[in-house]
Amino acid sequence: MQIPLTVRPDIMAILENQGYRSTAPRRAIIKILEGKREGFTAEEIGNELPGTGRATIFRTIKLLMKAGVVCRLNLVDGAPRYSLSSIEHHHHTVCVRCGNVGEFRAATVERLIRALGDDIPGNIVGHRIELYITCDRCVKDEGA
Amino acid sequence: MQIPLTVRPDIMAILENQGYRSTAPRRAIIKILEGKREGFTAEEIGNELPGTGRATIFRTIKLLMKAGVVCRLNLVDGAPRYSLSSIEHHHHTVCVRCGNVGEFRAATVERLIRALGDDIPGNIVGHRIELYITCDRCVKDEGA
DNA sequence: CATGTAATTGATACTTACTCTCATTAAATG
DNA sequence: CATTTAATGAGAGTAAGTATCAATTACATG
Repeated sequence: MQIPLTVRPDIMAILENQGYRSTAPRRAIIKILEGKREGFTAEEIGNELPGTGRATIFRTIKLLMKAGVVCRLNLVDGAPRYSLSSIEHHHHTVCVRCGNVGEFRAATVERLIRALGDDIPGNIVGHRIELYITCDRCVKDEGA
Repeated sequence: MQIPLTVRPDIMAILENQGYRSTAPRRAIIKILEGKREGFTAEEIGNELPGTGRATIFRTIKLLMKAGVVCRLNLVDGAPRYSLSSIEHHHHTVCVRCGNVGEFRAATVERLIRALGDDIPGNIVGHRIELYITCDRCVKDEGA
């Protein structure tokens, strides 16, 4: 059920196929994201690319979300965190201690959501599931 | 499965039992929340209470969240919305058009989450599920 | 490969959703 | 009703983003 985070091959190519240009800032941002297997914040990216404007960071993240290769998730307090997604539809685990993000997918979840539709007044158009965990590493490190 | 939104009796009493004082701003905020069965924003509350400081609105909402009577949820874009919760553990439906919030609870969801624990590397400490819908009213109004 | 043009960028100002500080005010308690 | 401690409001500050706009750059085209 837990998915090994294999990064998809050429993210810039995905954007180009959608008519977007291959620019230096975009390539730089994508390169950094590919190294971050456990989620990231916009600020983090900005810090690693001091020459790049804040707006461009946000614009690019937004673009990548539209392209389906990055998704946004919320920490318990609502703080945003982004994550490169290797697969189409999935959900996230977020460590409440270190913030690391993992992906998982479970067919049962999707079936359940669909079944829920019968009891909900309206049409289900999407869903979001976040599993808050203390990850193995944090458990080991601090003993919780 | 869908829960009629019966508001719990005396919210101020819950806070007092936890050692917090019954103040005019708190009573005013709670009174307004009790009228809002479909979610609200901090700004909305502020607008209805021009005499009350912004900080107090946020502090009170936070307090009510700690007390378990209000919960925060996120719209698709991450924008925050709050909702008075009538029952202990539940999840939310949010209309992507009008933002109205509903509650639901499903034992199957909880069982599923627990089962997922076996496949996740770490300890599950919480979860959040948001069902994005177009609510009946919006479907009728705009035909979607 | 020069070039026109449309997309993209960076700077900057603005917005939203908060949090922090701190002096003033008001609850509760004896 | 005096004390004391919590709570408030004002205001400044922060984090996460969006809007504007002139300058730059990508890229199709000749």
